Amino acid sequence: MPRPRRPLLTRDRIVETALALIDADGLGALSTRRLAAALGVQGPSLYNHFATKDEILDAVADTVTGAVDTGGFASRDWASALRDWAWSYRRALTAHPNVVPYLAQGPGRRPAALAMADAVYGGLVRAGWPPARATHIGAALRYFVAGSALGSFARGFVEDPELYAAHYPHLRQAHRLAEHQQSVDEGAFALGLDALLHGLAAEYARTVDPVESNG
Amino acid sequence: MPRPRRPLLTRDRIVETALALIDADGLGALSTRRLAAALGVQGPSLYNHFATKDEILDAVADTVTGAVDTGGFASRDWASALRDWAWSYRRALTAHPNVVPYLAQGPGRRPAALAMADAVYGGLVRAGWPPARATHIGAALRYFVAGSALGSFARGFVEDPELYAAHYPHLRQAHRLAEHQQSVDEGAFALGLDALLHGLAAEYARTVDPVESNG
DNA sequence: TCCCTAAACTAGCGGTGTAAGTTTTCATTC
DNA sequence: GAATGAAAACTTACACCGCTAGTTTAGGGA
Repeated sequence: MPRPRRPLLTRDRIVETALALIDADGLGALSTRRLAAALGVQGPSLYNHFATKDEILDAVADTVTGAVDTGGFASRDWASALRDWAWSYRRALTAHPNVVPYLAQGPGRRPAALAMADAVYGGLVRAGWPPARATHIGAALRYFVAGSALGSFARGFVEDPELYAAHYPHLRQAHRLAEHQQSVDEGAFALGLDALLHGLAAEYARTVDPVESNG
Repeated sequence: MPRPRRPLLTRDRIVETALALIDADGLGALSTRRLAAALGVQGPSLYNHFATKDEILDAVADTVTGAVDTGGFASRDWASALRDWAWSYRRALTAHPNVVPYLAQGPGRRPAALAMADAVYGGLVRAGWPPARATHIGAALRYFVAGSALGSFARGFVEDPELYAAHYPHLRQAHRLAEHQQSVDEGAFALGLDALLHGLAAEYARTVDPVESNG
């Protein structure tokens, strides 16, 4: 097949299809040839639109991150905005769990991640947090969200209770985690986020705005 | 070479060498042939000792996790034990950052991870936390530690300031993060951990031990 | 002493990312 | 309207990957 009348591929179509394949079959199952086949094309043709496979994955990661809503920082108090953002962030990642391992490494140069960091940092500084503190808070929340989306605590527990009871006395119920994985994950996230925000509010009252907290 | 007088390989030697190669050159650079070459052996010989490459990586992950100290739960109050554990956990991971991406996925069946979870869960329940809460707390801390070890917020920022200033007004100083990556990571971790523990202490006082907190 | 297993080997399969060079079409310019 | 050059597909091929199969020999137990 020579050059077609109208291009068969566009960057958007490639990214879209790659994300669908990753969602369906996992990160490891995405090869350039399989992706090309899904697009009705031969493998190397992708390289007319992207320089490397990683560039494709970066674009996929960017669209996933792009779904995160940071609008709260423009309209709500910093704590509510942080909470909204964290949940939106988590939803964006858990919507595409297979992408998360790739996404979690080196987000500094992807536009959507930069825009997100910018919004969070700006919102916190505007609320009165010192710049260094704002950086730390944004990073800490990011750690928590990424960690929760990535390696679920419950994932990997198998159904056989005998396997655990013998060697790990306190985990006798661990096999039951497999049944409730999603609720455990959400519960742990909710608890951790609340605790984090509670602790941050205390520090805010102590160091940023002592008047309001005392009055 | 036929079967040698004394075996050239042992599981321990393989795991040790694999960890050293991963530390030196990254996860992606570890191939069975390269690992075998470092051991003075041909690639497939590894399969006399491990069934798959993933089994080797699981063993590597297990030794990394095995360095985590959960001793605090036997001797200190739950909050101090959590703090000690979290820092020890973080130190164990950051000592081998290249292993973390593998480690972060599916730790449920590795012995060291199970022992760790068992110690944490047991310690929290012993301190009076309801079992479901103990599960959530252990998971939340794990999320935070894994997230912080995995994708450093600062990693990936490049040194060119112009790149950021134009599009992300609040990140004008972002390029400086690259210089201070380690201190930013540690600061964010310390802040987040303190906030988490502060929030948990408040919940403990409210729901588990209201008498002591009121008296 | 005999035999089975262990632990190395060699050869090779199907798959990977990607580089190189080819062919044809489209859009532009003289 | 012809010439030109880039664009976008192609085919071929390379080096590497994880892993399987079958072979060879040394060592330990009956």
